[in-house]
Amino acid sequence: MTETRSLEPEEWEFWDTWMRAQRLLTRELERGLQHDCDISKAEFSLLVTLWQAAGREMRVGELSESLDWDKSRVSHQLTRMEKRGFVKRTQYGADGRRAGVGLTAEGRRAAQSAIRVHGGNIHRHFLDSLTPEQASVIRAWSEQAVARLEPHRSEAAGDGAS
Amino acid sequence: MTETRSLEPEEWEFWDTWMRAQRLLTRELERGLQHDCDISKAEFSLLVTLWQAAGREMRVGELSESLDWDKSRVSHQLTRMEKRGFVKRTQYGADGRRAGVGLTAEGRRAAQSAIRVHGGNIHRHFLDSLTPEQASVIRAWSEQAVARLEPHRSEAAGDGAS
DNA sequence: CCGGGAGAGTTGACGTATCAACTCTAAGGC
DNA sequence: GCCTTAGAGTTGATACGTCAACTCTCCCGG
Repeated sequence: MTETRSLEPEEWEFWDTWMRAQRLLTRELERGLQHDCDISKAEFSLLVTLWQAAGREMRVGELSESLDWDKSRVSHQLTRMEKRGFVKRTQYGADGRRAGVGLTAEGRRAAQSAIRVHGGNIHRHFLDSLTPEQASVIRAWSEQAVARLEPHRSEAAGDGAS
Repeated sequence: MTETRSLEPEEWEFWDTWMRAQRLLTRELERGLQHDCDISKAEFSLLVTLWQAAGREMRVGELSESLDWDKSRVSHQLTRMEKRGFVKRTQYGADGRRAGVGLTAEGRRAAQSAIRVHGGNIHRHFLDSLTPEQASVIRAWSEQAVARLEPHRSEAAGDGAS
């Protein structure tokens, strides 16, 4: 560093356009989720991750790892979603503290419907907008960026969402 | 819609990887900004936008338009940044309410240094990681996505940041 | 047995983002 | 002149995200 010449105007504009595209796409999808399913992106991520666990209870630490979220973030989100009736925390040991986390019946319903709707939205707003060449280039860049920025996680399971 | 077949596993993984890459990159850059300049991404965006106005005062509505932020978001952010001493609101008319917004001396200092540092980080973490082909494909997709999702704004000035 | 540290989870404080409700001013209609 | 409306900004409520501090339990060395 320290040779940090600032960006050329053209580079800056590239960066700005790219960020703007991401933001617009993300916003559109989040609005769809909110409008069609009445859940937020954060709720969606958690619902999907638990859904993929197929009924098995997960630990907070597992959720945190799988979503790449701070544990505290998971805990706060669980608290909010417990209030909404989507998830429940259960005790592990006799008087132990460690909690397992699972979907309620309502959580399962919401997850199923949201996955269907949101999947369709991703198709419409993102996948369908890509030429095959764009898709393969963007896929390659994404994989390379993840590998560079996330040294751990050799292959591990996909996260829940976003 | 309603023929919303859900995503194929491969599509889902593509989507997931792409979102993850964005999140990691964004996080990295935001950490850099926080660590090196002690300002957040939101603060950076506002500082840059006002910086580009080159001393001229801006209205809340202009900031909102230029950043593509909700007016209320701008107002809240200004309140926080006024507390930090980066910006000041000034009165327009005699007893009128309409406020103009400008940088303080400290705000100008922060903006200048942040632009330099953040520009370098964008280079290192993003621009330098792209092959020319990737750059041109991603640029094309971004422009097309913005045009599709942001019908208004024919050409208008770039926003401040992110 | 006991004291101390490591892991797992929670909590609180604060900054950030969105939505709806509110205030104030200026403009028009009557 | 008064009332209504529209535009501009602010405020409050609530959800989201991060960091640091805290609690509990387990476990290990002594």
